[in-house]
Amino acid sequence: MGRGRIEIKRIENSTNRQVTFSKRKTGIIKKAREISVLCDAKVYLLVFSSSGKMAEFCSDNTTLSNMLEQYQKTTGNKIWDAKHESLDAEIDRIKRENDNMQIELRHLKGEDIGPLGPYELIPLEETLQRGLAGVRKKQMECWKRLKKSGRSLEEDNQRLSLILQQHELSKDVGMGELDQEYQQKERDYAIQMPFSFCGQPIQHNLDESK
Amino acid sequence: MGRGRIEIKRIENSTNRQVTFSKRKTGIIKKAREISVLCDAKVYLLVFSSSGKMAEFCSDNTTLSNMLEQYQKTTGNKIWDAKHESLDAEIDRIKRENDNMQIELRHLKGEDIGPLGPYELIPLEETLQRGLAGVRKKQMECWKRLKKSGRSLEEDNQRLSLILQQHELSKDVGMGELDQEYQQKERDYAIQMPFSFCGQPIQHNLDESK
DNA sequence: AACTATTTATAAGC
DNA sequence: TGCTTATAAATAGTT
Repeated sequence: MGRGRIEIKRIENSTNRQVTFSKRKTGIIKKAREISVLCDAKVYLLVFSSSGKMAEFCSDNTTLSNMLEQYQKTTGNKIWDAKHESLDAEIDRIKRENDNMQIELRHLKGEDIGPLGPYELIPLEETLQRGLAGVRKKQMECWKRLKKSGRSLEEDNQRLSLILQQHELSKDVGMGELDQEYQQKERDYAIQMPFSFCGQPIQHNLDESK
Repeated sequence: MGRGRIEIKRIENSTNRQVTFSKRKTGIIKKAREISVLCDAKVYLLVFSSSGKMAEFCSDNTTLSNMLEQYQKTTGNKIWDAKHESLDAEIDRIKRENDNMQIELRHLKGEDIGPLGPYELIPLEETLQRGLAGVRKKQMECWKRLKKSGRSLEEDNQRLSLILQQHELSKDVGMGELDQEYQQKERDYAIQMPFSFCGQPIQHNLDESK
């Protein structure tokens, strides 16, 4: 209906498509209203243009939820429950992911390692060594940066207390709880730990700066 | 459009209303298909006659759930019931939990620590130290248990290759990449690392057992 | 359900 | 987007 007949296929000209959408959207909504009034029907119409613009019509005598409820009763389809199931499935998936991370995290913190065997402990130790090496490298960078930049007395004090705190912590993680035999071995054998910060290097820095 | 113009108000004659519904239903569904094809739009149309007969149209390129999801995103309206919302909320919560763990995990592995400051690095280092101490304590227990229990030659071989592997790993995480200045300090100052395994203790065990 | 006179929707143009 | 107009399409009333 118009100056010429058109084929019902996608309008390639974007402007034209947009104009036609606008006109026909008005038209179909009018039709929706008419059938709902004339025939006392419940109508729900939802339209999204290709550019994402939304248009909606809903009969006066109903609501979307209402329509959907009637839809489910009529068809037996469960849009609702299907959605619920997929959400439940997603929750399960994320929770599993969560649990695995939780376990890995606890293992890295040395917790719950009771049931682990040697073959599991080795990669764990390696990971921890790498992590520690990375963190200490970063710490060193931090301190170097601090050293470079001019510092006020206040900043010095802050660093000092920070270092003290670290020193305390190091003590806390000391050998107290470890097996005597291995403390002995530690003394007996060369120690190949990648790094140890533990206060002194900082004192060294402070000495230099004073 | 027809033999005479009609007012848009409920058709009182039931038969007539039914007939008009049937005709217009066909018409509006045709319109819906046309706009969806011509304008590449997503359309969903749901109609119930006063007698309860259902008619539905949905664009080829979408589904009802799909449309409803887009509807919610667009309007912010919640068609879904309370249960649905709570599921959504739980997913959000778990995802956040997940993200936080992810971050912690990466930090412990020495990844993404670029933006961390000294005050964040210290507890991180402490955690890693504790973890490492725990893992090594456990390793020691494993070896002791092995030593106690009777072992076949095969088991010895397995342990041997395991130890070799560990030895290799320890080398890999060596000081190579760390700053020279701190390697120096490591030599200068007493090293307080809680523990170091690195192969030798096991050689000790093996010596005993032969 | 088919027919058709008529109304309506809308394509094209501005 | 809004208005105009020629024309295609939809459909009310009829059979």
